Amino acid sequence: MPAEAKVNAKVNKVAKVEARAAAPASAPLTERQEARRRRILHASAQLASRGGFDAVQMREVAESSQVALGTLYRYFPSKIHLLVATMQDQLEHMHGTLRKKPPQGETAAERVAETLMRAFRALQREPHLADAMVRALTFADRSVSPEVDQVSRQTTAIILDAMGQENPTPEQLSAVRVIEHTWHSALITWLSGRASIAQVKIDIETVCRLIDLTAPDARK
Amino acid sequence: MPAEAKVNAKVNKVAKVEARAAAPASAPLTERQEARRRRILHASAQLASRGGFDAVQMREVAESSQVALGTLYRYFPSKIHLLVATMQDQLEHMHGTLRKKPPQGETAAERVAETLMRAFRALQREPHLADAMVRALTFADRSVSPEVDQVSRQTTAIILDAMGQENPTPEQLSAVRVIEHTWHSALITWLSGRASIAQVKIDIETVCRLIDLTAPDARK
DNA sequence: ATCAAGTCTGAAACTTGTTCTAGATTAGCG
DNA sequence: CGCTAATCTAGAACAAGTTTCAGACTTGAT
Repeated sequence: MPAEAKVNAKVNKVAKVEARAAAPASAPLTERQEARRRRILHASAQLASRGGFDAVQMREVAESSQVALGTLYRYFPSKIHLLVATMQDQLEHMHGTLRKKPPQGETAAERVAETLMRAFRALQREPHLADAMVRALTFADRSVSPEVDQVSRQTTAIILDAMGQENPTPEQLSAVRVIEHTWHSALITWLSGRASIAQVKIDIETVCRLIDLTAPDARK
Repeated sequence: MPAEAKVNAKVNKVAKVEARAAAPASAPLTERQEARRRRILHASAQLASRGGFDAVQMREVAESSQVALGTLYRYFPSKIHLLVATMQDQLEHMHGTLRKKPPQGETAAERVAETLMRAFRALQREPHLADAMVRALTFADRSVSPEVDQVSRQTTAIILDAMGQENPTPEQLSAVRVIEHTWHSALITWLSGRASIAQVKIDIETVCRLIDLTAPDARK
């Protein structure tokens, strides 16, 4: 029964992934391994930049990064894992870049909106890459949860940074989660051509109002 | 070049789909065709209910609905199209059901949250089906835009119904869009096991506050 | 330096979405 | 009714993600 076979395969995959994710320091990669990993992520981002999700073909990634297909799958157990890892990589860059020039807005809401719009403009420069990463992120199933969660934490960190809020209240954390939801979904609608850039901007600004609404000193 | 071949294929597909979507009345299906379409959607929902996105295999759908594979593809040009159509179908049901018992909340925000939570509970009864539909929806690319847009309009209608707002302001429409974003994205996080039911509830309630914030008579 | 364990490679095989083809069936029309 | 175009069917073929395997190469420990 093929369906059953696939299910078993997935179970195995999950186990493997969790083993690695649970103890990232337990498998200290050698230099050459680190280099391989880098080459793979680079090839992935390159192919994605060219043609989006569909253009990232595992065989091509393997070839571009000078690695056997089996090895590619050892490093990243699925195409989705690979693209989510690519996103993690890009997000780190982004966070570093954003840190350098903190947003200037008066209110926390303004600063968050400004930061997200800056990130959005960065994504617009590589729309195909954005497509690949965001599609992978929202298509990911449970087997990729740890990695997707990591991306989510990183995004949260960026937003909290912009808020300049050291100890957010639970209410504020809810607002931040909602902002992230809006951010991802708005990106999707933009990428699939159902919303304009202007509309994304409005949506971001709209949702950011929630921040002021939940500010500890501005309780209604 | 295989990539190019695929691109061309997609272009063709888009053209075909638009032709049908642009003039739904231009192709009045015969009775048997209508029956076939129904059988296909039914099989799709059935398989999805059983095992989610992965369990909806085109060959199986074709077999279950007593239709040749080529015919299935004539009716629904891709698996994503099929699942989005399945979602349209389910949404209509849902809208009908929700209409029967209007929400009881005092404020518009409460009523919308109540309605969405009711829909959420319905989805919880068939989590695999929800998985298949929502994943398809967010994974859909430009070639499915018309259909996805239709789903979006239907969702908007449900929310506006709950608000009891005949003539929403542009500001309110923004709020509704943000609510939809949050709705979809929160569902995804729940389906992939990264958020609990309680968390989804909080997020929905949080985002619904935007409605009161943008109510025409409650401008701050 | 040597051995065992783990890793990498190249290639083939398998799965499932998608396309294609040749022939049978059906629908609509004169 | 009889024709023609459209539709449907069965089945092969193809594309890309994923798995598997045998053999070559590295690594780390003794």
